[in-house]
Amino acid sequence: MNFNIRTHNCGELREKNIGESVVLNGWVDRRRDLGSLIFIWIRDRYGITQVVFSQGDASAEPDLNKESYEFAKKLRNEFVISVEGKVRKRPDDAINAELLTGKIDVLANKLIILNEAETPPFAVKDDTDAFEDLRLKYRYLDLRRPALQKVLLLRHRMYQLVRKYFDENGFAEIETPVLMKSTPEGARDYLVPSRIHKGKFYALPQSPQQYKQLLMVSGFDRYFQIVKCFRDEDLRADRQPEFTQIDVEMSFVNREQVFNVVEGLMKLLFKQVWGIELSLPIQQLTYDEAMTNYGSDKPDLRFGMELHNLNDVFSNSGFKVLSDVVNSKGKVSGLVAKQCASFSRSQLDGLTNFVKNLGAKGLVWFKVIEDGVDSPTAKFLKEDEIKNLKANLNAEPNDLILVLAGEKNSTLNQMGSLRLEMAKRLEIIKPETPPSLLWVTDFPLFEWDEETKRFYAMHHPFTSPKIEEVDLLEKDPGKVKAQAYDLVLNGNEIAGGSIRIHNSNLQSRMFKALSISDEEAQQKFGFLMNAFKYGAPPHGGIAFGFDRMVMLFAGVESIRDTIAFPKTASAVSLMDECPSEVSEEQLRELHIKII
RNA sequence: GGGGUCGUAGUUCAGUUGGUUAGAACGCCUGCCUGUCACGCAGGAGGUCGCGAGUUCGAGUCUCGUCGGCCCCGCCA
Repeated sequence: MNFNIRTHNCGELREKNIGESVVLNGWVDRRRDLGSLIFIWIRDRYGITQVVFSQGDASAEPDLNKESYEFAKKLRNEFVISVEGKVRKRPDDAINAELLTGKIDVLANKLIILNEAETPPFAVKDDTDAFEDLRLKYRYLDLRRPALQKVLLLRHRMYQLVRKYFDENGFAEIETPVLMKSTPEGARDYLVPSRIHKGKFYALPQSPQQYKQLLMVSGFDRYFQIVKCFRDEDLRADRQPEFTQIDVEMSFVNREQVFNVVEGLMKLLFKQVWGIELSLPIQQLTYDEAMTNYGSDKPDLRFGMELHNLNDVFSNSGFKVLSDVVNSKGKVSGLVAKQCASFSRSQLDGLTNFVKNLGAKGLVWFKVIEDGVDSPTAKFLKEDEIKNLKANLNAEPNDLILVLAGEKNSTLNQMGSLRLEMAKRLEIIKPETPPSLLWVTDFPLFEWDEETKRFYAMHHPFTSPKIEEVDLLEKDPGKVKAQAYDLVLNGNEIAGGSIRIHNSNLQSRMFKALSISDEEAQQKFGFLMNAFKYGAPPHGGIAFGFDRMVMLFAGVESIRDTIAFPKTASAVSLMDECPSEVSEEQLRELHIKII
């Protein structure tokens, strides 16, 4: 097809172009047919320009103009067109301040319809009212919406900034295999059956963890990769089965060197994306501090409302529910919601339901008044208990005190969720609230699993314990802290890493603590352990969840909005309908039988 | 695996106590309209009430099952 190649894009014409002959290519965003005057908005990635078709306008070439006007009557939304015309100043009373191109329009001389379009199943515009499932089915149309284009283009920009940053700081980008060995520790693997080797499988990487450590053994010193990773686990608003990680590893470093590199990157992104001067160093909390004070290993520090330990207050309480918890080594924890004594019964019931859904037995609340508290629980409490409660929490009249009690870890977690829920209900976090970054450090090395009665690595089995606590590996593994750290932005974990074990003796002790036998270790991680025998440098690193970072920097609600073609919560692509069944022949070739 | 919630026109929704021909807005189609920009005006088309059973004289509405979307818990080294 012959058509005129664009001279400009749809977002760049301004008053300085008035009088020029131009060609625009793009999609019909909207048409307004006034009879002998037709207005068309033409849209591309760069913006929108108004084109005018007039039945008779002396300022255009009259014949061409008339012909294109007749043709323009056929135009409908999402037609792809090429328009040739003259840039004109709009009348003073017809300027559109909403459009960057709103002071001009283009009087058409020539119109070519490059392609017609069926009426789209939903309006292709930012405030479309279509549900996400419909938009996902027609994702290519959804992606025409400027809001989504903006996020994907921001993603592109962040991609480039990250790559440039690591390159300039001496990091080498090295690709690692996508088909690798399955290591059933941790998340479930996506498996790929081997045709050549009957009954054998590759796994898609959950992360290039072991490969990047091998690269350290090889002497690459500073490695990074922007890499797809795969985890066959259930999804969430911020979790997709395939996601992109910025993977980083460094040799001859301690934790502080890793922090420095990360902080430099964050400073750059804050500046480039948000225009915010991030002051360094980034604040740090230990895991224990984060859990005790915020009930979360990724606390949102954009607001206070810290948790308080109330075990001492209620150790001897007349309210047996609380004293029993204290005496059975449980936890009583409380927080103060300022000026919330006005909460209605139904609001409090709503909060009670909220914590019950998290597994709490109930919610104890106190409305603080001048001489005591107002609460159904108050009658069980002694006077000095109430006094201690208020003093301990610095509660003032008109405040609302919320208290949970139970097993230590679950109570803290529930309090953490309650704290976030209160912030949401009170709308404490506003668009202009400054972002909050922090490091959470000193994670426990192990997590006890009650079901299988054994310890699991909280991070992964190559994480180094804190050197001063190595002796506890055999004596009291639950107490050992790891040289592991997470980077938290606005209550979201955006990166996690550790200093690794580089000594095969220590690695063996680690496997022993994890109840992994020598044979099992050899079978699963033998190649890594063998490599460590040949001179492994001390090393450590970190990996960022890139999609989640883009989500936060773009200020969108879901990780799906940062990915061009995402999956639904049930790990399905509504557009191409995968996963799908395959032919008998394919299965036979792979030696697979469906049962 | 568990919990919550939603599913009615192309889209977003309303639909009373189970009762006549299932409505609205936007979109779509036709006509009119020379400065619109959420254009306006007039007319029109458009429905497997997610799917399947059941109760009933009668089901969009009640019951059971099932499928799908979203959110959460478990899970995510």
